[in-house]
Amino acid sequence: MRAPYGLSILDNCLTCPAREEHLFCHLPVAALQTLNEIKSTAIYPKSAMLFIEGQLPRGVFVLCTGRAKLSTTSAGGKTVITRIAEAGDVLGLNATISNRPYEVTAEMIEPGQANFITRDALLHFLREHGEVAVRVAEQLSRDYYTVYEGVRTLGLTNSPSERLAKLLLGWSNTPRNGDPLQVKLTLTHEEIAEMIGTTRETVSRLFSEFKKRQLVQLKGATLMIRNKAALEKMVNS
Amino acid sequence: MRAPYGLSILDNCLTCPAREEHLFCHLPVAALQTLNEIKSTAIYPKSAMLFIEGQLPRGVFVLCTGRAKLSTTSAGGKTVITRIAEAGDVLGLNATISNRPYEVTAEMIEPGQANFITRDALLHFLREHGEVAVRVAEQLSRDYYTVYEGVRTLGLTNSPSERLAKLLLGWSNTPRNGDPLQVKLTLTHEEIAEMIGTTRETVSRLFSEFKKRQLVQLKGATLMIRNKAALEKMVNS
DNA sequence: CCCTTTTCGTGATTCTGGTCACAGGGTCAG
DNA sequence: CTGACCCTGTGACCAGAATCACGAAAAGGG
Repeated sequence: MRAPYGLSILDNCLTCPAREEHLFCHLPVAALQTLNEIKSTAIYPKSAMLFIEGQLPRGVFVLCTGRAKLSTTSAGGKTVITRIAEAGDVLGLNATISNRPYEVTAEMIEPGQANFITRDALLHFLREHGEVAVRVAEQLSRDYYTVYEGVRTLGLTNSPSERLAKLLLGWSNTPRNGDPLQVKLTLTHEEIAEMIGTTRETVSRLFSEFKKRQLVQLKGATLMIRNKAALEKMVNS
Repeated sequence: MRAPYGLSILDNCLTCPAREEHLFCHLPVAALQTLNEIKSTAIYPKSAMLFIEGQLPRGVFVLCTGRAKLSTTSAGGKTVITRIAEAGDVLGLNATISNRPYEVTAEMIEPGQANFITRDALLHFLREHGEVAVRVAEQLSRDYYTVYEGVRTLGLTNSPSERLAKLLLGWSNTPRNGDPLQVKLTLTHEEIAEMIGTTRETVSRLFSEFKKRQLVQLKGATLMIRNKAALEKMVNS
């Protein structure tokens, strides 16, 4: 039975950018049908929390539209953003599979829509459709890799400038915008700081410095990369 | 057919410390038998490399005895140790499942024995025994969590002292030694530095400082935690 | 057991980036 | 339009860690 409102998972997969790795795309029709029955769709405003670090895992969210930031906070109040999730991403899978509390907080940074699948329904679904378990393993593997990259960024670079350069280059490679040398800046300096493990002030200063050194150029909220080679050189120094 | 030398996976699981989460333990007999047929066992000396960052994934290693350090290195030569693997741990699973190059280097830090399973054999095995795929997902989830903890350590703490305290407390919680307040130091200061993202000299100085402040006491290679409360206070400050 | 190699301890020096402080600019609601 | 609020830019200051540089201590190998 098709959900009466919004995009179904099926629809979403048909319309979403061709990312074959998506957890629930390209499945047998029978599995997709079951999925449509066990999922529920909701729309979330900006700043909505899908789940919060430490909560018992209720289930997984599949982002249809909008973006969410995944972050974790220390007792001292310091925060790290581990990932910016986009349409198609599966959130909370690790906690749900291992039945441990959500290890991060997922907060919408722009309004969007997400499908929710409860833990029980997901586990039951996986038992019924063994082929999907492999998809889950692959998705976990990708999530692992993302966090692993975070360790490399935080552990192998000694200067914030290096990390900012790395972040910008990473953004310029994502095919979100036509021109690979243009990046739409949708995060605040504060959030960028939380991604690269530094302070807001330092991010501000770094942008100033990068502009002065002609590495980048800022037009409104669009960042243009003027000297990609120089940025790359900063990264693997 | 049982391998003629050393411990088989079956033996190993029967004799290894009761860790139910081990990937290949507590499986149906049929699956275990197949495993014994597809695995090969070898003994590695200290400093032997099981695999190296960037290599195409040949398969997974299951450590039977000994320990290995997993590390990754930047172009600039800086190194981070992401994990110290012990008996029972599965190494290279992520790379093997996702068919991406090994993301870390695995080097034995004490002599030991490991079972190797080629990628092809493993994938075939997983297709035959669907229930093991769930185990793989669980293992990947644990690996994810380990690296995630690394991000928290590197990203949420601002001082090396905090990170060292966290590391020592983590060691004191592993049940490798009888008394939870005694830790056998088996890593060099250099390696400890690579685990907490600082320099060798800083680690030396921190140990001196901790001793002077009566937080710990050193007897040969055994570290005794004198003031656990104070260390814990440093961590979640 | 001696000699080589690795690991450890510690001083002196430099300098980056965190912290505090404040002012200007944008945005949004009423 | 206007205030409240959040985001940005920049200056001044300084603690804390990286770096360099040694010599001492320990481990390992023949």
